[in-house]
Amino acid sequence: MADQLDIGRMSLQDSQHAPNGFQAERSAYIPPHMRRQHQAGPPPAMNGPAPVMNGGGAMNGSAWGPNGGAGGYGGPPQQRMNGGGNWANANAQSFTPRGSDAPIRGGDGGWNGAVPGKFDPNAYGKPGAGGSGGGGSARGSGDGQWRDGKHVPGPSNPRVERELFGVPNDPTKQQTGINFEKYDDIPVEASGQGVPEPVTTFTNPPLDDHLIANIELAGYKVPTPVQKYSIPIVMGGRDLMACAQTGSGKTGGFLFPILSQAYQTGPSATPAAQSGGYGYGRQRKAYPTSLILAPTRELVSQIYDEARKFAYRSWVRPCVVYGGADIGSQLRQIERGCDLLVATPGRLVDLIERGRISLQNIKYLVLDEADRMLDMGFEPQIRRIVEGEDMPPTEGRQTLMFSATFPRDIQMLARDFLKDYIFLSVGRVGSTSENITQKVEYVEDQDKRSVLLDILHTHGAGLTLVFVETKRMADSLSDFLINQGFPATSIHGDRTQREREKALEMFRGGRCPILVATAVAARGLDIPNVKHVVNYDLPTDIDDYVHRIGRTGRAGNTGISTAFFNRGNRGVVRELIDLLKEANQEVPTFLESIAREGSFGGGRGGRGGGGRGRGAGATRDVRRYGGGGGFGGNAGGAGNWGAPQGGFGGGAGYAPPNNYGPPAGGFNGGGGAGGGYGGGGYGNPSGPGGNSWW
DNA sequence: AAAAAAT
Repeated sequence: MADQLDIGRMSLQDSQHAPNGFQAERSAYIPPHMRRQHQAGPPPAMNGPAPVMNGGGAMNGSAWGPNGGAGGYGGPPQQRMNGGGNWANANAQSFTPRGSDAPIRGGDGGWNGAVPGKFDPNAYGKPGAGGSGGGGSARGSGDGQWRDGKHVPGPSNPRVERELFGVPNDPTKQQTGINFEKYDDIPVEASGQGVPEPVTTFTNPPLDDHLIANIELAGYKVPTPVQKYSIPIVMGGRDLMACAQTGSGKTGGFLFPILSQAYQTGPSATPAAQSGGYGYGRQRKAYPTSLILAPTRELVSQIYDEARKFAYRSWVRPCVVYGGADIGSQLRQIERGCDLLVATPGRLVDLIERGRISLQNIKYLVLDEADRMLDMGFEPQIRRIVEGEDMPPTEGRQTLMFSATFPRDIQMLARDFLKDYIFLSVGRVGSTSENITQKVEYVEDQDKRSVLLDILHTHGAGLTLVFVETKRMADSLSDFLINQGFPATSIHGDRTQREREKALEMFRGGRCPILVATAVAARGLDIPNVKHVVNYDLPTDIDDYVHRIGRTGRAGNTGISTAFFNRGNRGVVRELIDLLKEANQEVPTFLESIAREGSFGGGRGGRGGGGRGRGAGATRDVRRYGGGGGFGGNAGGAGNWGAPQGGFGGGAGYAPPNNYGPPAGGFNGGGGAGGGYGGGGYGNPSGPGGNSWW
């Protein structure tokens, strides 16, 4: 089946590219400033077919003009489906690359029905969901409407419901085994001006009833600690900087308040309508009101799945775009209506360049795993998206940033993207908590395989995630395990998107309870019930270690982590020891001795000495601590974890204090220079090795 | 040094 899909997709692309590519390209690469001025005026080719629109040829006429001509798209939907041959097929097959989208893909009839509505500014992509028959089901989760200033949820659909929420007690769909008592132990600290009281339940007010209904369907009973805070913060119109990991429920933390507001206030008029030119079929551009950016395809995929649940039967239509998948199908998905967009930065920039997405209607911007995105070099794309296109300025939108760590570069982003924000620090699920039992074993490289086999034999039950450093190693190790009779699979960046998704699915579902992974899976993936994380190869960046072990012991569950350590890893020995101590874990004696023997000894502290703001409780509101001696003392005193806000040291150097807003009187506040920083803790303690990082 | 991400 997979192969067939691929073939179908290929032929679609080929057939499109010849006739269509040229036009599309030309309209696509108008410079942004030009586009903004006349976005209501699409290229001529798009206008032509407009009249056909109502005749049912809508979509084709408008968006795919050239193709329509070639393929005979003028006819009514039904005919088109038939006559359209490969079109219909291709649509059905490759609509989105993800298995869980079956209903959308399957609903070709609905696609036709849904399209014309897309171009009606009032309906805002909600073409009488119920009314247009197939349209309703095809739309998957978002088939309600906004009518006469009221939210009219669509009818319930058992099939979609089952797909989104699973059958009751299905362990692969339901969040099972969450230990809510431990969950509540996760400490949350909120700071900033006017922090609202946290909520304690999913109730109205402040949440919308329809959202609450979906939350119930999803089986969530009580808000997680992040959600308790984020819901009133976001609903109160405030910006948010939250240090939290995925397992803490932060996806709900931003989806709940955003969707709740959307259900209560409805869509905003599209700019196209305002500028008067919202003609039929001329508008191929989508104007999402919420944008969620995340670093990896798997992560956006995961967020999108959540969004579909909570947008079920609502007027809000979630969409997902990411690289490595057929862009044509994503374009069509967007054209059917796009209110909440989940995207990886690269693909989003691409779509913006093609003039298919405008950000000028954005009310909510969410940056998820912001530290990860910067690590992966996305800063230019992110800045372009947020500052270089048509996104409303900070005052005109609400911005929420989530990050597991809070190093300097993230602070810079926060400074530039957020306004008078509330800072939320959620106790890490990983390093400090004792949910995870961390073990470190001395294992030479050549012994790793057999030690791993031992582990797998003894800790048979439960999902085991094995991290390696290279893609090649991921392949060879999973081959080895399979040859040894273990149900293993692998995930890394050289595998196709399909293989990656399949591997994850097999792992999640327990059919392949051993997953060998590279860094691609290190952060953000929320896989419930991972029992054991094995660091077959230790990462050179201790942050990665923290993230990796954070794949287990999630949401209050307990987990085990085993790391294979040998002299090749002595670069992280110091930090590893500190981390273990911080988390009240046993520190093997060989670690201590290796730490002593190294010529850098503790000096390795480049990072250890306070390198970055990661680590255990290393997430503090810099606006508060950034000034003054408090911080400095901290940096010095706490030693390794000291300068959580790390790089801050440069302090004086960088912060235009005024941008920081009132709360702390600025980033540098009084203190940066005041020695808290520059002198004491930071800049230099890094000493010899400190170099590299910034 | 490796990985990820737009093509």
